[in-house]
Amino acid sequence: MTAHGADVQDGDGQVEADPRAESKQSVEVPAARDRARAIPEAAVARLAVYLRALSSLAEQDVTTVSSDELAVAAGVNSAKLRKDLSYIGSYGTRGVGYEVSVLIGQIERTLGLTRKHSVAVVGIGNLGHALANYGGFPSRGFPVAALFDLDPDLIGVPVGGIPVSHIDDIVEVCREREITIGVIATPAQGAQEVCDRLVAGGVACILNFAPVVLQVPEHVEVRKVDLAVEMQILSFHVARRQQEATAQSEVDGADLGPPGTGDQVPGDVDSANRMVERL
Amino acid sequence: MTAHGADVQDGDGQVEADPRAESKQSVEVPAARDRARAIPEAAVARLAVYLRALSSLAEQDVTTVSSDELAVAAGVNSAKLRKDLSYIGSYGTRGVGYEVSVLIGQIERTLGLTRKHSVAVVGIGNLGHALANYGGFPSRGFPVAALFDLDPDLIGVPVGGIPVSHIDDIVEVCREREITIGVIATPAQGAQEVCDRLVAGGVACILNFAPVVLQVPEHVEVRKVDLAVEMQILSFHVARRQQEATAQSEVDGADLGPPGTGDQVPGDVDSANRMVERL
DNA sequence: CGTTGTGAAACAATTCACAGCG
DNA sequence: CGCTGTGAATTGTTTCACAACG
Repeated sequence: MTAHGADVQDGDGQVEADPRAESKQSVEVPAARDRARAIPEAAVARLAVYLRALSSLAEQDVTTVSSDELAVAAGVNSAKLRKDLSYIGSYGTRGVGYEVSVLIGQIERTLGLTRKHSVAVVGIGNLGHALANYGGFPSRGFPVAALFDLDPDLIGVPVGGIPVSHIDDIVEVCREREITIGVIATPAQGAQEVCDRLVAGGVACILNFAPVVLQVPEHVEVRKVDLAVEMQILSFHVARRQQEATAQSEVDGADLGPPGTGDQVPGDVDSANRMVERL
Repeated sequence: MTAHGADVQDGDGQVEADPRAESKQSVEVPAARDRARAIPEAAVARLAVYLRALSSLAEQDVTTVSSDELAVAAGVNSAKLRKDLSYIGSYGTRGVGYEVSVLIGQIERTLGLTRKHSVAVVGIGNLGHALANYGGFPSRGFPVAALFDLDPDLIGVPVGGIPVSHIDDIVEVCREREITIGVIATPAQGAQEVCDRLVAGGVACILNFAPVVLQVPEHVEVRKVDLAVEMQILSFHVARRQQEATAQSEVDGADLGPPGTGDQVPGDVDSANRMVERL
């Protein structure tokens, strides 16, 4: 009914519950499937954060951490951290803590980081340039293996060591180079078209910087990074605080009507939302 | 105890519940406060998405939408959309739908977009450049009013029309130009220091692209955009799918041990996490 | 009539609190 | 003893389903 299967993709939170997993039809393959399935979306996101904290500890030659220490480093509370870790197994020692290297290994395994994921970046504007430029995305693990744009002046020009291909060749190039993850850094208009081609090229995961809701078949995973949305959420919090502050003095009683919060600019949200056009 | 007040900031989801609002002490200021407070974080994020969809409709001279139509455009289901809209008031007409312009106005008001929010970008590397370069962030509403870096060669050079200042001047420049939102696009190492200065300069909201958990006083709102985390979440989903696929054929029974999912690269996650260093 | 607005139910995530164990 | 791992309680979010209403 709604967008046919645009799974997790969620304006901001992206910790959306995910419709698959219901399998109303039958109760098949319960065990093996659950290994990974059972991990809540929200926990997966945090595992990546823990991994970073752990890597940092490893660099400082720390060999053991307690849930409390790691929790502080990752900016969460220790109960949540322990619960999250419990989803991937029992690798701690009671009374002691976790061995850093073990935890790193287990999280990497869980996140599928033991496998290489070739990345394609589409849209070599400012952002695409930025993404392509630090030699090899997250260095190891996510090598940038293809770049695409439609600007004739860019085709063939190497950016970050990789020559830019034309977006008309997305399908074949993605197949050839076995691209797993597509990053869309194009203006909004082109994004859906690009997305379709990536999907046709066998790409199963898309990271979308364009301010549009992409329609994808359900086997494709989309995550969205949306600058405009982020800014607007921050704006909301500024507004709320001011409101609280003024509410504080009035004590109570206010209702609707000019909810005055220092209006100033009429606000051209259209153009705000056109951003990333040439990020 | 844990990071002193690093509010919403959450690895990925960022739809974290937020500790304030408890006010165990007394049941003060219930009405006025609730107007904004009552809106769930998750809904706020979506309001921004609806706003974009609505702006797009307005551009096409559509004057009225039903919750179903808007829901499709925004990539959510209509029940959620109606519930979200209900948090900001009752602006629909039963049997008809919503007037686009009214809804735009109300969402803008709720998100505090009727006020100008001056933005400072710190770290004029590839990403900072990209951010500064499309003349005036989300065009209206979020003007970029200051840029900072520590590279002597960059100081004074105008980027996107604004000369770069030195990060040592963050505090005074932010005060002068009344910066509301700080965007951190520096390498990880410098990020906390930069953050502290922004806060000292009166900045209440921070959008953080650096892969670190920032420590901030509780009145400061932090949101994080973390490329490495996004990639790793996608990686997880790839892995899960493959697992499911293989589990499908084995029917059942597998357990731990080499959870083979096509291992290939040992994976240098450290460097992966150092990314954005010079995004 | 068709669509909104919303209680109530279902589901998901977080936090609590403590048993269990090295 | 201290810290992990986890059921149970709590809190938050989504979905359902329908009464209200223009």
